[in-house]
Amino acid sequence: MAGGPDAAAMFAALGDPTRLAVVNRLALGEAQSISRLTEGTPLTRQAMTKHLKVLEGVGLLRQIKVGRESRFALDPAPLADLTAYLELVSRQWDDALDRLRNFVEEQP
Amino acid sequence: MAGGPDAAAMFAALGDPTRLAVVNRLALGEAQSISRLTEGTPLTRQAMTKHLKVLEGVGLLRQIKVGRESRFALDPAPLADLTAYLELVSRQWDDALDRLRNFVEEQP
DNA sequence: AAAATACGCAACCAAAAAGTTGCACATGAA
DNA sequence: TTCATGTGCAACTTTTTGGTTGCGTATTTT
Repeated sequence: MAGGPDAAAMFAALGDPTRLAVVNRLALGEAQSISRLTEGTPLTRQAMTKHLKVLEGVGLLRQIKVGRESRFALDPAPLADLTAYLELVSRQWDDALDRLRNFVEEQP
Repeated sequence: MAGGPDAAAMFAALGDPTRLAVVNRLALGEAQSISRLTEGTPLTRQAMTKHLKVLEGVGLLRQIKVGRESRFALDPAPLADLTAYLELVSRQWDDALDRLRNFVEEQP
């Protein structure tokens, strides 16, 4: 399918500035704890926890418990699915444009 | 910038099943009127109008008035921006994984 | 001209999302 | 053991969002 399990849900998960910032931070590679991810934001830890649950819920993050802390890391596979979907849509539209142009040029 | 003007807003715009379906329909190439886009959905015309405004607001759609009707068409450029952004994040993470693996292998 | 089609705008509603506070519990450090 | 750190869970408040209804206006069509 185009976009895997639920493309809309994944886009919605990325469609929040806080969550997109988290994805950017975790894209650097290191799994980070909730408290660490909360630092530097105006949010409470609980608010951040909710955002992380949303991202985990659509498969974009994975949770790993280490001692007393709970670390989250990015899962790049779903992102690849979204990329493929956007490429498909973009290509479909470009093709349609080409067909339209050819049709117009065929008019005498 | 990663994702152009406002990547989060664009993801949010795509993060609704109705709007994602509209994007899919318009990806086929033909600009369609509001009434036409409303057909086959359980929504009212006004609800569809709001969704179209959201998509237009982030630059994903363009509005063209033809006679008494108002047609919407897809603009593929922003989609290309999002694709590039997702590819960047995905690549960053893969690179981080590579670095981590190399580091681990260097341990005696 | 009259009727039907296609919209736009504004007010209003209800459900979901974002965020907070309060409290209990587990783990690490002193 | 005692104290500090890091979480999880639940109830509650506040915005935002998705959706509707009602009404007025511009085009077609007949």
